[in-house]
Amino acid sequence: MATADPARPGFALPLLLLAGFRTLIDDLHTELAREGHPELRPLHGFVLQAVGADGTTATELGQRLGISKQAAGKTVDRLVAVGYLERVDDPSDARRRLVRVTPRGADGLRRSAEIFDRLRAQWADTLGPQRVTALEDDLRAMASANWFRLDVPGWFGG
Amino acid sequence: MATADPARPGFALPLLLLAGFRTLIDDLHTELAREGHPELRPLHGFVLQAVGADGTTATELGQRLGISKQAAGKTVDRLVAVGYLERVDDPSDARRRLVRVTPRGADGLRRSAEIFDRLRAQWADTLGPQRVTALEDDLRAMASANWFRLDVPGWFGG
DNA sequence: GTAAGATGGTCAACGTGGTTGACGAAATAG
DNA sequence: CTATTTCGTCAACCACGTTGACCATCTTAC
Repeated sequence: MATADPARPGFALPLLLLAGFRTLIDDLHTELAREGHPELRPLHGFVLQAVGADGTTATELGQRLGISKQAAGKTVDRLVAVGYLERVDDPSDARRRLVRVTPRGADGLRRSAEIFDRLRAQWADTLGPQRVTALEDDLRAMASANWFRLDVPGWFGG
Repeated sequence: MATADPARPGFALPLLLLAGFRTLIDDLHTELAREGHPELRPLHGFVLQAVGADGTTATELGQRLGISKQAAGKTVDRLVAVGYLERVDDPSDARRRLVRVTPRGADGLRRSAEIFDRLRAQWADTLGPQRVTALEDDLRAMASANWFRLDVPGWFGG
């Protein structure tokens, strides 16, 4: 990739944030594949987490992820196909199809959390724990100052 | 989006990095659209920058971006269609088609740099200049410690 | 000088993660 | 009972990536 021009300091920030994110995600999925979850793709962890322990519907999942209900439905299809989600009829509303995390999905989610914890520990080994915390605090401060939209609408400009 | 579980601290880091990156990119393109560049998509800035002032070929562009030459060629097609890049024959090698940034492309690139500078200044207003610098330094330290792959191979796990 | 190999660009088929529009079935409001 | 809303799905499409195949051209070796 083209390196940032030192005369344009603004370019470095997005590049570094992206590189950090990508590295964490790549490392996560390398490790997940080693632990028996090679089918889990980068976005799937976010989707599993958005489904949550209580289950949800495709429409509501779309709202949580900031994507259309159709896109959410397709993503659920894929995760059902690889065994991480399941669909069950809602006895109280025949239109709805509840989406639930399967035991395999829960295992993937649990392992993701553990791996992220270990990766964060690697950052702490390199930077020192207080600098990692400071980094998170700074980003959280930007989020609180209303600069960030944490609801992740579509990953890129879509 | 699902909020991070406080008992799993590792989840926050990728989420915050992604949110910061996405916010910068979204703000950039909102402002670029206002300044006469609505066609510029999130990845296009990276591509324009990778082409550089001297121009390049689709194959070499693909190597720089870590994608296939076919994918690079398609991206060039789109940027040519909207007037940000142009293709010219290489007189010294009839196989090669040089890709060059047009004046309009250079304008978009220049404005991108200016907007990023302004966005960084907004961060400095919120966090204080030294904390923004510290944040960049920390991320750069992770990159130097060989955790990061700055060459951006494909944006997601692709 | 020509045959053989490496390189640049393109075409085709496909996968994934999105979009919008239309529409049937079921629930709800009046 | 009818009108409206909501849930899910189908179909068509777009952006961005992949592999494999292929032709044209440049380069190397003999």
